Amino acid sequence: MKYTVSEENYIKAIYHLQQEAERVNTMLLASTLETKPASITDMLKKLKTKRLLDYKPYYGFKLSAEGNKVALGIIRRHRLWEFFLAEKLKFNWEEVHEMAEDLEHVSNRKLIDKLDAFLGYPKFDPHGDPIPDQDGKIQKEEHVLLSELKVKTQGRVTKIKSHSTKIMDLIAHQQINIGSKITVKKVFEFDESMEIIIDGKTTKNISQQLAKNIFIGNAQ
Amino acid sequence: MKYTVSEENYIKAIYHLQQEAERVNTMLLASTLETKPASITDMLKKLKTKRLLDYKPYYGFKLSAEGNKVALGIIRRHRLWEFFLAEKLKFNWEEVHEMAEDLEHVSNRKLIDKLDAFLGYPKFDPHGDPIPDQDGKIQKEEHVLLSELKVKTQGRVTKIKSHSTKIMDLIAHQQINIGSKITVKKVFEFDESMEIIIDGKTTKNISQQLAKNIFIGNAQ
DNA sequence: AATTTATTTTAGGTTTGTCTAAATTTTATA
DNA sequence: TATAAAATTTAGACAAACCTAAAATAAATT
Repeated sequence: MKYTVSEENYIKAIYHLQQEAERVNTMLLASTLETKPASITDMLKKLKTKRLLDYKPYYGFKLSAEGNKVALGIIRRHRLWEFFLAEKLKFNWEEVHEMAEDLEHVSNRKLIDKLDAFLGYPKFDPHGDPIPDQDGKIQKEEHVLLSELKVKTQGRVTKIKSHSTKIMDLIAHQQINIGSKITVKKVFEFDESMEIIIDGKTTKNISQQLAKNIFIGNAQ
Repeated sequence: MKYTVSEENYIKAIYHLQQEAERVNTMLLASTLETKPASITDMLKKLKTKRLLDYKPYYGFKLSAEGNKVALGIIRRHRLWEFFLAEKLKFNWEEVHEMAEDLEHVSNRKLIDKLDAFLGYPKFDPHGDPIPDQDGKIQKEEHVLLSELKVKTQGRVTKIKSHSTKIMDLIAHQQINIGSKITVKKVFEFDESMEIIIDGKTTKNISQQLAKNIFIGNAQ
């Protein structure tokens, strides 16, 4: 089945919102898609008739099993293109998302599978998010300590070990947040301190003690 | 300026038809785009207001300088993606056109220029058609004799040396036409006859005398 | 529980790109 | 050159995806 760009954008947005909040409503979806609630209702009806959505007027909605499968297909395409743009065309990982927003709608199955092979079947995109495989399966993210990351690897901050004020004070000052993208630029042998790039912008030096308290999701 | 997929398809079709016939009319465009003449008229008016087309009702139309520039941009994207698909993803050159029809509408300038660099600034696509550069300049096609092509190279028949009935009789029988894509599969040392693939479908054996009368455009 | 507020849906309108059918203009032919 | 045929345009309609404004429903508050 082929879907329009608009349908795909709705399906993708619903999928992502469902990952965060179990209840996704019309208002939230409207603000996410920068559209009006009435337009959402129109599309919900359309997606329902296409059996991508379980939807009862006024009651609520969520993706059907089929809708979920379609969403994972779109996300697969998006993240593979992001990987291609960063890895092969040498774009910074902050730039790739917007371009992938267009490329993800090119949905030739054979093209995407060959692209996947060409890229070496990557499991995570440049933001550290997992890439679904041909069957929509997603590899669970492993969490490793920042102190164990090698030079030039990158990942996303997923957790801070302790929430003591002393640590929170330091990581706030260093501008490290949950979700921050960290690239390890250099590790100094002397004290195992490391130079890191935060969100592709700021370069910071942090101690090994601190690095041992920051969990990082796995990204290539 | 950004154009819709539909606008781009019209511009591209008009450009290609203008290469063949100086006079492009509504009927021809309608049959090319598999649409109705009335739809063509609608779009002609739209393209005229956008200054991409010189158009006088009932009189005729042709691309403006700006329209030409836009067309070359679309063709550049199309052929770069075709090259990528064939060269990097290992698709056969007969398969790439259809996929590139979608990819060509992703028109981020920086993306296309980086793709160009990644591919090594190719001058011809897998069909032997020239790829316009950033400024819309197209490299002139060189014409070589089929007899000089090496095994595994391919190109498009651009010209037949003599138009004598004897030759025309033979090439018609062999299903070789202007525009046919020829791939050299094997050259036999004994008589320098060659086995060729025509349009990716038919395999034929032709004599050196014949090969010396067929001009081929340059393709990588 | 009644009322106010917020959310959601409906009703009806707009634009883009298509269509059919009819009218107009150009071209070909008798 | 008058008429027939072909090409082109206009008029009006339709689906997709959006909109505004009003109505319906659900949730929150007094």
